[in-house]
Amino acid sequence: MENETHPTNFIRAIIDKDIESGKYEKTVHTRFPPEPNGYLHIGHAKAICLSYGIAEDYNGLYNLRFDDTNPVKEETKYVESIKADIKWLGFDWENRLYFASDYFDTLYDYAVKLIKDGKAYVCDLNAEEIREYRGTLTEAGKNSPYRNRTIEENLELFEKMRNGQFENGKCTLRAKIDMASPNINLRDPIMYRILHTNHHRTGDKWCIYPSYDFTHGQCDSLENITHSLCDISFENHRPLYNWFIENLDIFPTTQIEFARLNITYTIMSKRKLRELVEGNFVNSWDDPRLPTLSGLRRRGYSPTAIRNFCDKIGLAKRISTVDLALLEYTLREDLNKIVPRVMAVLDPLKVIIDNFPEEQTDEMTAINNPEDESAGTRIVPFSKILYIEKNDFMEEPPKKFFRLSPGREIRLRYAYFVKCESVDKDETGNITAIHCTYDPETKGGSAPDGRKVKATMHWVSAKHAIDAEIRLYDNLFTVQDPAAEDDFKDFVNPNSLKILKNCKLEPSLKNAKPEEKFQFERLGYFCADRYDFSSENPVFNRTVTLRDTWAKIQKQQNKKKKM
RNA sequence: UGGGAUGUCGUCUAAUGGUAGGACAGCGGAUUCUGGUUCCGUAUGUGAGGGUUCAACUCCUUCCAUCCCAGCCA
Repeated sequence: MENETHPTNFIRAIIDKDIESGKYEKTVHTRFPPEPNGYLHIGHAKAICLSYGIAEDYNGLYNLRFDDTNPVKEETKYVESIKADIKWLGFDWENRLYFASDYFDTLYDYAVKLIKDGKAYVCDLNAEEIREYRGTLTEAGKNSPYRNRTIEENLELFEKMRNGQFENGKCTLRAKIDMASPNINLRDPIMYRILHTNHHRTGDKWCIYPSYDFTHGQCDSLENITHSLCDISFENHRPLYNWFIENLDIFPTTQIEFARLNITYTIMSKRKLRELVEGNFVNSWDDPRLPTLSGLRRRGYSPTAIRNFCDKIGLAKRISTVDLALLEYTLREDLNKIVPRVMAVLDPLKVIIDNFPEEQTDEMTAINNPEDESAGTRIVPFSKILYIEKNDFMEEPPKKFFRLSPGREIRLRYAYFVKCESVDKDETGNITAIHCTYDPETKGGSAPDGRKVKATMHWVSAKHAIDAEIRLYDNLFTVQDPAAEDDFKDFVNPNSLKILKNCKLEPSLKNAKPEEKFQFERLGYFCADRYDFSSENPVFNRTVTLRDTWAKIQKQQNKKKKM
């Protein structure tokens, strides 16, 4: 069942076999089960694209189900952000939105059934005692002294737990499995705990809540999920989920585990992301430096790029770390095709065209997207005083520097060939402006005499320019694997955000809208900030730079200098 | 040290007994009104040892390394 867009993988191979063997009567049915206690990140996107992509490809169905079994940590605002992020990614769960809390009554009945079957008991051990009785990795645990309570007693006590007759922590409901199991998850795991806490959906209806382990598998089962795809950390739990399925005699979901996504120079743990947000290392959950979906969205990533990336990284069980460069490649690959080009100067240097008439404005025709002819053209005004990028001029150019320098002629894109004649400096020797002459014969950017020029540079007409704030983002961390450090927060990149205030944009950008994406030619891809952009106060985020071979050459040259 | 899992170019992933392939990154070149894009070329890998076989990434075996599990978190 392979198709062109999604490469096959070991999970698809298992599903193919299950289909062939007729394991399930119905079609493939998957789910994505987030806990509403934080924002989704690109690692979740991998899981979503996998589960939902498979359902789509096999003409199956997929559910969205919130695993909301811990009211202490969960909030409705996270439910909303998660739904919005998944929709933005481009998936639609239609009417199949569920909550684990929808099943609290059923789960309670399941628990009662296990008690009645003598397979669960109320245990009065406190947290510390439970830990002691559990044993260690190498030693078996020992049975709780409450393990052999009668069914009637257990039923009565569980009822009392539910009725709020015990305070938090007084007792738990446990599955009676095997305290000597080498798999610690099978050593009489906790099914219910007492939490006198209001739940974001069920309010004060319950004061006991099922544990994740007593919830997840049964929810899958209740929703007739055929293939439940999850993180390898749940591999050790699978025998427990199967125990519940067998002893409850419910629909047998197949759980398959895969390795979660890691990317260099970032972190992918909700807990750590929360630390960054709450510790003000970043501004919010949707800070463009974060790998959260809302952060990437604000940064200017397209859903297509993220989905393509999820296809490209493949799928396996081994723990791995994908090179950030692959994400950026996938991003550029998409934006290159769809995004209009525009000229903007981030670090302006004034250029005076000495032989250009004072009051004259020429209208230059510029191509909007060389990759997409249907994007058409636009007019860009040219006049006597321009801005170019400061680093496009060097008074003493090193080898391989093709851009402007004294005496050298270059092309101003879509405009004229200009030649640098002189340089203005202030008392301290800083360059304040440069003087050029232009060749009127080269209007549009080509010379009738066929002479060539080594560089084409972007520019903006001073009197037509729009002022803008531009936010330059770089990796959030200075090390490839911040999670491996003692404290990842020590490695937050102090230069992960640089705010430029005095940027000059070509006037067509007047009409930009929040979230609109552009390529600033020769610089990178930029996105009008989703929240802070307005036409009075334009703010753009740099999504990613263009590949920059000149920067690479410079690096090599600097290295040589040092050696 | 019990149990579970995983080891293939620098990175991510294919090859399920029959030529170790792809992508990214790297390097070299061509084209280009973006040092962008595109195109072409190129180096690098099966954790280690032993065994079975005409043939082993694949099967057997002994090691080694890494990750997960001792929450009333998910």
